[in-house]
Amino acid sequence: MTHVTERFFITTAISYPNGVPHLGHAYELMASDAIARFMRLDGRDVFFLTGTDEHGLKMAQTAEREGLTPIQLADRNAAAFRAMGKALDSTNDDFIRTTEPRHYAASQAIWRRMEANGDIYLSKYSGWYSVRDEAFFDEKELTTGEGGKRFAPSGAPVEWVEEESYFFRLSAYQDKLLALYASQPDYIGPESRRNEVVSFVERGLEDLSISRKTFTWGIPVPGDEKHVMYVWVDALTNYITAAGFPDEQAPRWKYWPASVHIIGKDIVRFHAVIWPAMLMSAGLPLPKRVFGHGFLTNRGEKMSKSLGNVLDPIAMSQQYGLDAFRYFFLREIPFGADGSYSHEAIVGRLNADLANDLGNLAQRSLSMVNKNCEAKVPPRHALTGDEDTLLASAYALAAGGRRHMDSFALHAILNDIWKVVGDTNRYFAAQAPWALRKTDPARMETVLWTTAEVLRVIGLVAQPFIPIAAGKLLDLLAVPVDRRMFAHAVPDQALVPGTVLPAPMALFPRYVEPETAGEGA
RNA sequence: GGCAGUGUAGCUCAGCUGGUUAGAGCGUGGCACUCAUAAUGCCAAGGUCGGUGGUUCGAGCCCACUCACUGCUACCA
Repeated sequence: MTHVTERFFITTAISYPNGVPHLGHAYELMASDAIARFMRLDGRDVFFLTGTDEHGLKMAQTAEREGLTPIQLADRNAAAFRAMGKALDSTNDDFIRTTEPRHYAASQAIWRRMEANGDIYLSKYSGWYSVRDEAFFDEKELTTGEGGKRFAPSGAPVEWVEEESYFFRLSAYQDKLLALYASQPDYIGPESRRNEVVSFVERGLEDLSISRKTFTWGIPVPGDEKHVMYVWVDALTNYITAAGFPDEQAPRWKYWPASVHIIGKDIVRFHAVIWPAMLMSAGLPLPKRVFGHGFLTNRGEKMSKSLGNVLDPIAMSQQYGLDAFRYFFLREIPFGADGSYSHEAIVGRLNADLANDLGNLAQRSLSMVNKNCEAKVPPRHALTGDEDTLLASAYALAAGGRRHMDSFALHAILNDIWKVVGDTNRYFAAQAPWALRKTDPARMETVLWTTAEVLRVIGLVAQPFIPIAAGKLLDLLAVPVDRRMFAHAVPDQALVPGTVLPAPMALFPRYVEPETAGEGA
């Protein structure tokens, strides 16, 4: 209690809302939410941010196609992303939209600071552009047809275009970035991404085009309103906008620098190269870590509209239950790696881990308490080595979780927790309290107390991952809401015999296929 | 093409600085039990660790070559 509360600022990437949220967005949000919850339960002062990135050509084009103005489209889809957060019970403290006035102010302010530092200059951006692909291509990627005409890999014709653009002197930051990666080995995670970024930067950096004159749906460049900022400055700046920038007296500025940016593996480079360089240029502190998670596939197939395997995360969370939905993705997929999901796999996890192992463990033990111990926490008599071992492994979960969290190994935390769940089922079966009831009631009480106490600790440490069920479990154990931090996962806070307990109830229903459920009502 | 990584039981993965019968979970088969959500526990089958050749008293863990797959190789959020 003598130490200052540590702050923890976690962000997701901001989503591009030219469509509705899909499972990938939900995955990133759920994982980030679990980390945020973990840190809060571990006593940190957490600021958890998510939001939408609403500018750019694609938004403008999509809006036009739908007969809307860009801001109308943005309003509509940002609402859908917010709704997803709500449906997933995300605990983000703020939801930033890049079309908000505060973000215009922040983006223009960081632009001016980079400019004042001599890192922004006006020049010409040129290259082979394919209108059909909406993209520039490197000379090496092109094929040459008759008459010297060039074509993109897609077969679309390309033309040489030159465009006036502001540039950021990214090349000047190569050495500083390499020094950053060297001095902070965990700056980029997982390690495979770090290696890629390092080798990318080692190959040399070019200056970066950071404005556009070809569209207007963006934040005006200060002092030259013919230009709007291109995605880099606009999008990345959201993280400091939400912290109050440029007002360094703002209440939330204390949270900057961010503890971690949780992002998809496709945008690691932007966060690990461009963003820190921008911040260096602006004289601002750098985020501590950047972590790129993997992509999800449906049975190994990429999700795509044409394959018809794009699933609605809100519908899925309702189908399986929010906790089960979260649990599956966080447990099944090593965080940072790609992962595949299927209905069968989700149901398997739900039934095996949640309903059978944990849910049934709570049910079988607490119903015995209810029937044989007057629905009170039973007395705890002398403990044997079996109890000591089991309890010790439970009390070790919080510390072990912290260790895994250092590398955002969410799956490993869950693995450890369920190891204890399994041990507890084995303990329960080996002790057979239903037999002890007749032969040695005191011993039965000790077994039931021990099981309940282990469940208390499991409930505490499982809260970030299955918040609803963990809360229910702690309710069943009559754990006061102000004793549910990780700091309480210790022997000193153990269940007090005699405490009145509510009637047991199921934590997780088994998932039964609707087809086989009955007469199809 | 260059750089990096992966390849271990049907499936998903662990395997520390090389050292007794290569592990876990799920799935499968059998048994037990009845406290419990047809739940749980126990036992078993099943891999010689992508392939070849080396180093070593000894290699899944080192080296070489080889096959397959994946990622990165900048203006795509």
